[in-house]
Amino acid sequence: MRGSATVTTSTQAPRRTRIQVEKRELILEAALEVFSTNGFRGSTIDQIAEAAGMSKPNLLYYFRRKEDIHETLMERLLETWLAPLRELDDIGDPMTELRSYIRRKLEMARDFPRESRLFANEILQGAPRIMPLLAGELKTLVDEKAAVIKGWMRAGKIARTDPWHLIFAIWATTQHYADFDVQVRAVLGPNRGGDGRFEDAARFLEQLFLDGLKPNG
Amino acid sequence: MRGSATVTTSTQAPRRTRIQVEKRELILEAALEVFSTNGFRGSTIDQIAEAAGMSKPNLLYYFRRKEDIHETLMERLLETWLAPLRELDDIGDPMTELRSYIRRKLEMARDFPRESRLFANEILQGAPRIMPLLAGELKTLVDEKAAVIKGWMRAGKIARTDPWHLIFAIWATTQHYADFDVQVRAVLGPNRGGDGRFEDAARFLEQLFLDGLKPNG
DNA sequence: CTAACGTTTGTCCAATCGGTCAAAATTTGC
DNA sequence: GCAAATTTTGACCGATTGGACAAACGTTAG
Repeated sequence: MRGSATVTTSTQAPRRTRIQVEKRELILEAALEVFSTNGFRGSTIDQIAEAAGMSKPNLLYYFRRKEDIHETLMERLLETWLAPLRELDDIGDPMTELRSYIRRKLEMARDFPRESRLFANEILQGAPRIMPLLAGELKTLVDEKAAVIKGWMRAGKIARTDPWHLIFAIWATTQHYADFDVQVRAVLGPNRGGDGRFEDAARFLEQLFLDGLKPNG
Repeated sequence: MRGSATVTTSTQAPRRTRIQVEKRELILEAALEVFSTNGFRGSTIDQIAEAAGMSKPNLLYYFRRKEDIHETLMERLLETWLAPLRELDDIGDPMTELRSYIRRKLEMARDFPRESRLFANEILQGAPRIMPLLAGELKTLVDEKAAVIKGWMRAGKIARTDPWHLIFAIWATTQHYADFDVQVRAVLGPNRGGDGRFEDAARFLEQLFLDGLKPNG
């Protein structure tokens, strides 16, 4: 599982020239921008091609179908997206572990909002392309971490609650600052909606989760 | 403000026949279904027409442009969507008020998931059609309720935090169960992902928010 | 230099899109 | 029952879409 990180799902990784590697990267970057703001069906190959600075037929030389771009994007995304949860570890203080998980997820919402929105778009539409991954790899990972959290509860290190819904709550509150960024900024206004909003959010979330999880609060 | 509920934004409400009222309702219901799962650009008039059981030209007799359907839908949506927050009142126990707000929002996620997803879709794409409403009416409402919550904090009724981010957290956690429903069910699996998942979520959220907000926890 | 290979482009296509229009069918007011 | 108004339909249109394709262009190894 750990050694086969960069392997595509079904086929062997084809040999690629220098130009292919560079151009494919360029396309994926452009596609991330376009897909994350318009959704899959709302995005056109022309838009992506223009954002990547090349013609449509040229783009189609590197990715034969529009769906291939999206698929490649989603594969990469999931890997980095779940990394923080993977790092949630049994060693170390539970409270500290949870706090740093929340912080890391919030940092990802701040630094990779497009990735978050791309993912949100996919889920919103019923996850037609990644459903197997959700019910498979993702569920396995979450169940595993839920067991870790349950251990902490049994040991009296944190309050007893539902670990699955706790993970959902962390996902929801942190990703909210990427997915609903427009709304957040509009509601906070020009003053409080500036760059400091993520620090405010971090402070708030820490208080919400940790005080709420204190054993025998 | 209160008496002019069914008035469209700019024009006078046109006189409508019985058939027009019925068919428009039918179309809006079908459009909610289609838009909420495919997004605006991802949905076609044909899809909506078929879901409404009529031909495309017939649908266009009732709504002249695709955008008109979406606009009408969004206007209605916002009204009902913000109702729970409007009801958040200064009279009554703060903890009880917040708890019932959370419960009500979660019930809306359960009973009106399509409305939630339609809204999420719009925000995700940068809220091109409702931006003025966010920065205007919505911001005003949230600021108003944030002031109420701040009063509770000053009175020592709840812990001191950022009221705006508190409201965001409530939105995020509750709407998560509508917008990310596929993921929630996939992760919870067949057993825990059944109908009981909303009761589990309600229990968890109550514990998370109320314990986290207890004065001098 | 040149042949083989990799890259780029212009042109084209069928399908689908949002929307129009006139004519046919139906409902309504009297 | 009948004329006027409303509703429904089929045929059609221009624009856009994802994608194919062959020819032109560039690069590189021998």
